[in-house]
Amino acid sequence: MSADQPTVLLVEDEPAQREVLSYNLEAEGFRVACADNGEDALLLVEEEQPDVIVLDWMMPNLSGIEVCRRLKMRSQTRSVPIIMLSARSEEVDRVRGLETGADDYVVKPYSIVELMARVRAQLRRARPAAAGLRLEFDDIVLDAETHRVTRAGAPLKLGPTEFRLLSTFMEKPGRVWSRDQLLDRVWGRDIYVDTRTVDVHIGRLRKALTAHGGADPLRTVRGTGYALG
Amino acid sequence: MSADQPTVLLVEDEPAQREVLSYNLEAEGFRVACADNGEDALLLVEEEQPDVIVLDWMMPNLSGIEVCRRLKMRSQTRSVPIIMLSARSEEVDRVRGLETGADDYVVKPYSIVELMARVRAQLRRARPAAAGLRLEFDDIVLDAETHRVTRAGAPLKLGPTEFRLLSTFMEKPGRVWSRDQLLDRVWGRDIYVDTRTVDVHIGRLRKALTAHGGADPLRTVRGTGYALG
DNA sequence: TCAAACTGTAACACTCTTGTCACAAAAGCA
DNA sequence: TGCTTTTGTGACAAGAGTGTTACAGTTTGA
Repeated sequence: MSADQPTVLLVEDEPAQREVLSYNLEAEGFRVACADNGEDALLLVEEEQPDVIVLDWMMPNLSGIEVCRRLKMRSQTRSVPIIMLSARSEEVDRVRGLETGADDYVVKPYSIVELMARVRAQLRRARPAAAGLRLEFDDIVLDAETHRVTRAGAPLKLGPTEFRLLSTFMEKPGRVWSRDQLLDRVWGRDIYVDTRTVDVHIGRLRKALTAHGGADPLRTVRGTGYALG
Repeated sequence: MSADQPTVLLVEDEPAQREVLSYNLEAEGFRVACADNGEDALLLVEEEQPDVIVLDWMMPNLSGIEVCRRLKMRSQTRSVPIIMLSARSEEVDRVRGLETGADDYVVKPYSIVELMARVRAQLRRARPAAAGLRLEFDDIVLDAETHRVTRAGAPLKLGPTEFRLLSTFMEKPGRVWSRDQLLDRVWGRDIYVDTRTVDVHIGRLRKALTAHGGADPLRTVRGTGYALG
């Protein structure tokens, strides 16, 4: 999360592999945090707030794919890119890896050079972090740090998806987002979700925003998508 | 480049592969342009202005990687995402593919589902760049980002087709568009609709533009088409 | 472990948009 | 002026897009 030196969280149960990767990542100029199991990985994500995660598939107890799934579920960690590492080369797994939300998938044996290139690629693509932001629109106030939203001073109760959806809208009030763009930003890449799901969550967000009165601030742009204001 | 139906340029020298991909891409709702060699690919990029390119690595004469390199060099085509397709699974190539500028890299044999997901992902990412212009003519203001149109400050209510029609006119005020040209730009390339439909929508656009007063800014060029101003 | 909360999908009703037709109006042309 | 061609427009049925609810499957948090 550091501004100048990106942090990589490396999750790999085999010590030898871990050594090699850690050494090389540091040589590339990254800060490296290591975990040798899924549970520690989940804890370290909170603690270190890494910019990218390199995650081994096969691990005792909590598997890499399970860790990935959990991370992509929580709104705080959803946007952290994950590179999945695996010895399985069958297509089924590759698809499953991506479906779970992994941003990239590397098959063992891989080359260090390639893996480094992919880490750099993910970092390049990662969004500028919107931490500690306080967004306002009309009488709606969203505090990214405390994860709280109020309207006319009254606190609103939003689910994780609704929160991310509203954040997106409030970052650029007035801008029209297509359903696909919203899926990309709010749900994450490579996730197979029906576009109609967006409609449903828009409906839920609307209900939450107008729960204590006030006009519906969301605008439907027929044939295109939605916008705030 | 069409407003609603994204165009995919498919470059693959093997007919069977091309068939399968083309079929699936069309089933996904994309327009598909095909090329079976690198030279044609470069020409078609100009002609079709695709939203994403699926590019086979191995081709006679001009290889995929060479095509990729050239496209990523020109400023006009640099932003078009490229998905590289290859049977080579060796690390060296994968790295080379990504470093040459390919935005994604899929190894054969791949699954159709996975490839489609990747195409969609690239499209989602690429879209936002296109938006964001603000067009003005007389007292009419059209904002592409917010999808709003005002005349003398008053908001106008336009349907999707009317909006696209007006955008087209406002991009080049004064220019006369034939009905066929308008059908091409507003409706899409290969959709069959009667040219008289244009007349009807022009009428609707006129009604919307003059709803709150003001002169009709659209000019009928008898025997030819229509123009703004 | 259990209850509450959240998510994605399907289904249905409803609104808005769209393409076409028919006919009226206007414009060219001799 | 008559006649033909082109354009304008109201009506309408079909279709697409959207709002909403219900529900099953999960996850979360106590």
